[in-house]
Amino acid sequence: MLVTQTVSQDCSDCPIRHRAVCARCEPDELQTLEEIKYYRNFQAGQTIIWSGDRMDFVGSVVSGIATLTQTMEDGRCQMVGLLLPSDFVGRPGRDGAAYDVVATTDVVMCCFRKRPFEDLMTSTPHIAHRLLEMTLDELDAAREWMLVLGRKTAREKIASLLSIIARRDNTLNKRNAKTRMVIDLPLTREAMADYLGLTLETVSRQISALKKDGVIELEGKRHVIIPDIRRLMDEAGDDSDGGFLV
Amino acid sequence: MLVTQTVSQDCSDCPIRHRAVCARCEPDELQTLEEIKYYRNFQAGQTIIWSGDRMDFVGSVVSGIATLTQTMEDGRCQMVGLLLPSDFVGRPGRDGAAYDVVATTDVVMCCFRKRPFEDLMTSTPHIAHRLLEMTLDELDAAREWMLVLGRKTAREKIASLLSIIARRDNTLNKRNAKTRMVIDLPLTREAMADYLGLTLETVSRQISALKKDGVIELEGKRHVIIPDIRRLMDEAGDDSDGGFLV
DNA sequence: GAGCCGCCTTGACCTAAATCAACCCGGAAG
DNA sequence: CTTCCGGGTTGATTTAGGTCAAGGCGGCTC
Repeated sequence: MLVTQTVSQDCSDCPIRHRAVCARCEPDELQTLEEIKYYRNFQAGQTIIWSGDRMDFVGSVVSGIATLTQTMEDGRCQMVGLLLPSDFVGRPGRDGAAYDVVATTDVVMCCFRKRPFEDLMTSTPHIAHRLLEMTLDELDAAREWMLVLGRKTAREKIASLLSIIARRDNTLNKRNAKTRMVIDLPLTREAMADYLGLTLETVSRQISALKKDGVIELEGKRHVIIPDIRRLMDEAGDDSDGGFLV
Repeated sequence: MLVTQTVSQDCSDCPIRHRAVCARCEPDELQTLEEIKYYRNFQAGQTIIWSGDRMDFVGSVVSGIATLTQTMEDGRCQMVGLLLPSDFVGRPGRDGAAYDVVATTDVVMCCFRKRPFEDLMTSTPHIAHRLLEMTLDELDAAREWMLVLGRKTAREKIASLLSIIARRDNTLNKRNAKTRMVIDLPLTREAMADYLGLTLETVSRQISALKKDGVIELEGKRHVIIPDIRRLMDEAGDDSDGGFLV
């Protein structure tokens, strides 16, 4: 694919303007950011950052999906982060990357060289504040994920993953489905397995099982219809106490 | 136990002064903190915060050890955080607690009412900055933990936990052992199981196995001698690439 | 259209860890 | 001193999920 995507250069009509690190910035602060930012495109499958490499930029996912993974010498692999549009990549104050970042779909990133960004962080508290907020959210997500990894059955794991994705792109697209929902899985079976600490065979089997039991419907491999989100969340084993569906 | 511990009221000689949220504070900022702080004692086994409860304070663990846990309706339980001295408890900007916080040993906490603390955070960037730094560290730890939960064998999990504890109280006490180390397990077998997503029987068996194989020695149930830290880290399956032992 | 390749599914079998159950040990209470 | 109890160990058995292996399906290239 040789198409170089053209992306808006103007922060004010950026699709992630109100969710990314820059969300809280005032017009003048945005102006400063605008001066040091640059866009980079990555193709599906391409590695954006190699674990251990020196990182000299940080940035936000503008469009597309990327994963954060950790791999052991013998090849065992665990996904530790799923990066959707507006998510932040990189750690100010650290030089080396701790994880591989891989583009799952084509990805556009809004990047800042690390040093100038760090300087900005100390001078404009709005950025630091938003980054703290986002990091706390990610920590919460990581902890929910730990419960999934440590204590849930394979079936519950799959149901949890589907709910998480459904919830995420519900908020992202500001839809507000009450029961029926449709999602496009952005992940291969293998990537789901790496997310959930399973093998791809088990993922496949459990998806089939959920389909057989009418919890989900499939159209092709990736297109999932959720007739009743409550039912799915029930299968996920989460405290469905009332349930904020946001 | 009816002894009310007397704790230093003076920040300047606080044992966690240089590691907690206040680490970066200037004397005048410390002064402000000093005015709103108060200490609370908790006994071993006592629940400090109940998940779902309204939280009106945040604070730092001064001494002792506490755990962050998540429990499913059917009783399955996953630890999602291990709080050592200097670790921060609570989430500024959120009202309800997301996890149970339980004192594993007797615990002393340095508390701040949430509202004044939040105000302070916006006015003194040093606190916000340090909190960001600490949150990023916790996120890294959570991600390392996710690899443990998702992809490691029971034996590797135990070895990982022991290395983590060894490393942690190495840095905490500024020791710098090269190979031989001694640690006191702050956790019961059950708590270790909840940490690692195992059953307590499996924990017990794997500890016995590591002992039989000479990777560790036991003195009583909780006192562990690690003759060779390298060997242990090897068993943990971590990239022992050179290995920063700090 | 034939063949190939990446992704996915399904089946047969195996194994690591869970479950169930008995018992041990050391300290506190009576 | 005896009893009790919480925490820990160890053994026998079961099972969820992993491993190995054989296809299936849809899109691409030649």
